[in-house]
Amino acid sequence: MATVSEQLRFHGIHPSRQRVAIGEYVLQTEEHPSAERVLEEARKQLPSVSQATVYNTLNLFVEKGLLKALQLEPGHTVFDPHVGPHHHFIDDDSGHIHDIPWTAVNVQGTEDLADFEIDEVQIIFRGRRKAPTSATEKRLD
Amino acid sequence: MATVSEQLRFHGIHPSRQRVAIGEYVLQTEEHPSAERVLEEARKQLPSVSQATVYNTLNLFVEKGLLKALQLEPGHTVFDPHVGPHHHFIDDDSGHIHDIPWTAVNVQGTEDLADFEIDEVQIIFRGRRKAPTSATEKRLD
DNA sequence: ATCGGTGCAAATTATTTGCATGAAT
DNA sequence: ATTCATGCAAATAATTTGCACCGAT
Repeated sequence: MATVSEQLRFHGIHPSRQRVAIGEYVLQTEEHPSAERVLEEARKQLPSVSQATVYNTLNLFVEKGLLKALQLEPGHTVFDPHVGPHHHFIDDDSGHIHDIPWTAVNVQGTEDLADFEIDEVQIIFRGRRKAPTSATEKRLD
Repeated sequence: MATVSEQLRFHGIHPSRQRVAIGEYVLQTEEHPSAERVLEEARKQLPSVSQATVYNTLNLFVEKGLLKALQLEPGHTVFDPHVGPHHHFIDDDSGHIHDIPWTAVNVQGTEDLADFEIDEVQIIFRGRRKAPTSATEKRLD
């Protein structure tokens, strides 16, 4: 996928200037930004863009499958362009959110939830990041 | 624990009329209510109570360990008096939230997250409830 | 009368709505 | 010129703050 414009068009979204400015940040970031943070970054490209447009665009991207909205902390919705299944680790010291690969963990026992048809499983780990000590360090930032 | 008043006092909270009215609902419900829903129920006991007091009281209860705040769906904080570790299943048809006992499932592979000190693990399952069919039916409402 | 605790009106923050403008035919 | 899409100001919803009041000393 070469450009953000192409990516938008491919998902049936007209690539207006505002959407491209927003997408160039939010579709490529690893930082799990809030709507407010997205506005701040989008304005570096297009200073006139409004917060309302940012919200509407983020909602559009979510609807079209380009983003996921995550509600991990009270009153603080964040967006994640990594739309495939994965989990999250929240560092309670720094507030940073790290993606945990889907394959890193395995949930046992779901067969006991026989009365439920499970469409999605999402694990939220909370804690703190230790000083990276060894070869176990992986790119989970 | 006999009365809500006693429960509040035990946790170092002065049992004012407002707090008791709020607590009598929110500390005993299984329905994972929003702040708005708590106001509605509290007003059945004490019609003059304000939404601000409900928010402040819910925050106080969370702080004192009587409630947990859960961010399960974007823009919708709910409260749960079941403060021990457990998981949640969200029925996307009805919107109902079911508690899943901590012991019902097991997460494998956390040893690979060696650089993180894990304080809390919380699994959110989403899907739909099937018609209860058999002896596997358990009280998970 | 003083002081810490309490409740709520008002303020703030987060998000959505509805309409004015612009692009496409 | 009509229609549909787009962006944003204004409206609404969610939550927090700060101060007036009350009860205990």
